[in-house]
Amino acid sequence: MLKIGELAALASVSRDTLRFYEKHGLITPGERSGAGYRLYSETDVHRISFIIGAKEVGFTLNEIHQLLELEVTKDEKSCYDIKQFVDAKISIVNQRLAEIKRIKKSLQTLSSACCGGDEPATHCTILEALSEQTN
Amino acid sequence: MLKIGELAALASVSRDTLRFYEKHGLITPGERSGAGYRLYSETDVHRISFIIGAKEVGFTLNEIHQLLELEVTKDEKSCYDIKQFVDAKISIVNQRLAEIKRIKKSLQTLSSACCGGDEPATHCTILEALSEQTN
DNA sequence: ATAAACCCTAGAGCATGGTCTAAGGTCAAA
DNA sequence: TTTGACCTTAGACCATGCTCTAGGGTTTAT
Repeated sequence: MLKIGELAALASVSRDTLRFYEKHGLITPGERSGAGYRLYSETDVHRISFIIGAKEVGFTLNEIHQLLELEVTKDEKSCYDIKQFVDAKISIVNQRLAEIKRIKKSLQTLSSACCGGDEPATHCTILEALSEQTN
Repeated sequence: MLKIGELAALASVSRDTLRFYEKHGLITPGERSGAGYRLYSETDVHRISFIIGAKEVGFTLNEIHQLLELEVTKDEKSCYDIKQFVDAKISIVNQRLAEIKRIKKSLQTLSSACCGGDEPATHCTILEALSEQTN
C-alpha cells in the first residue's frame, strides 16, 4: 500500500492532483490508515496509470470519467462500444485540427502581406487587415 | 453615437461581452449620456471590429491587448515589430498543431487496433493500451 | 525530544472568456 | 401613465484542471 506522496512520485503528478481526481470521482478512496492517510492499492495504481494514459492521448477528465465507467463495466460492453467512444473523440479532434489550421493560414496570410521593414507601421497591412469588418 | 445594444447587434456579440472587454481594458469607455449610458463613436466601432477580427484569427484577449497597444502607437513602431508579433503567434499555433496531430495519431492507433466487434470488451485492446504505464 | 517531512480538510485562487443575476434607473410607445 | 425594452453596477457563476493556503495532526530521523 502506497501513501499519497509515494503514488504521486510514481505517477509524476502532485499530491493535490490525486486528491483533485478523487474529489471528481476519477479514483475511488480505497483504504485509510489509522491516522486517516490515504492508502493506495495495486488496483488504484493501475487506475491512475489509466487516467494518465488517457490524458496523454487527449481525453478530458470528463471523458476519462466515462472511459473509466466503460472499463469497470467492460464485461457488459462490447469492443464496438469502446471503439465508438474513441472514434467520436477522433472526430472532435479533427474539428479542432481544422480550426487551428484555419487560424494558422489566416496568420500566415497576414504575415506574408506585411513588408516587415523598418518603416513606421502607420499603414501596416497587418493592422489594416485586422480592422476590416468580417461580418 | 451608438448605445451598447446597438453596437452589440452590429458586432454580433452580447452587451455583456462589450462590458467585459471594457473591464479588461480592451476598449476604452468613450462617452456617457446624461443617464450614464455608454455611447460608442466611430473609433470605438473600429476598435471592436479590430478585436473581433483578431479573435477570429486566433489571438487571445491578452494578445489582442498587446496588438491594440501596437496599433495605438503604430507611428512609433515599424512594420518589422508588427510582423514579429504575428510570427511569434504563428510559432505558438504550430506547436498546438503538432500537439493535436500527436493526439490524433494516438487515438487512431488505439482505434485501429480494436476489432470493434460485438464481443465483450473484457480484453479490449483500447482499454489495455490506456492502462499501460507510459512513464 | 524535537524538527523535518509527511499527511489531513475545506476552501480560495488562477487563467480563459465570458454569462447571468439582482436591484435598480431611463426611455419610448400606446 | 404605465408597460416593456433598454440601460447601469457589482458581483456570482460556468467549465477546465489544477495549485495553493491555512490550520491542524502524524511519522520519522537525529
